[in-house]
Amino acid sequence: MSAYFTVRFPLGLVVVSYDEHGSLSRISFDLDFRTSEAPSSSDFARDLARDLDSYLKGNPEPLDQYLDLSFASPFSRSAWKAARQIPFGSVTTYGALAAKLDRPGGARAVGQAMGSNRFPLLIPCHRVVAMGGALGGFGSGLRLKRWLLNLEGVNL
DNA sequence: ACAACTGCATGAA
DNA sequence: TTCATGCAGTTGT
Repeated sequence: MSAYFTVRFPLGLVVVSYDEHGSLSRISFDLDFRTSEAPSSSDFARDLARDLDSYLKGNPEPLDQYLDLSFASPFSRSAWKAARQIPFGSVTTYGALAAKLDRPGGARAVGQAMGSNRFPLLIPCHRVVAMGGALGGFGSGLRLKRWLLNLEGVNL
């Protein structure tokens, strides 16, 4: 039986879902208020809310626990793992990430993996941009991607 | 078949 | 020369 809670942020709502094992199954920036109900008071939920709040105030996010990535393929997991090594305040490109995974030419595959990331911020796919200064894509909206990068002091 | 990519070709300003 | 499109080549789902 899964559950979720919502957290209010400057941009709107962040919806956090998790399963019965206490593993996060999804985080989304959700502007749809229909889902706002049934808050949970588990410890990690409070920790997550606090850390997300800290992040949005300009501090690097510390979270790396609770994530349940079992739903994804090995390639996607390794891509996310590589993405998590991108430090706060810097960016890399889809192609560079692919190269790091010994998959030159797999930039598009990396893009697909980033696109299926369920944990924005915790897996900072917003730090992966296109080659040549373009933003690339972002499931929650390019406006938000730019906003997050700007928050980290990155300007394109 | 599709995708949150890239690199080269081509053409307009 | 510098930018904007277009298209083919590639990899994983």
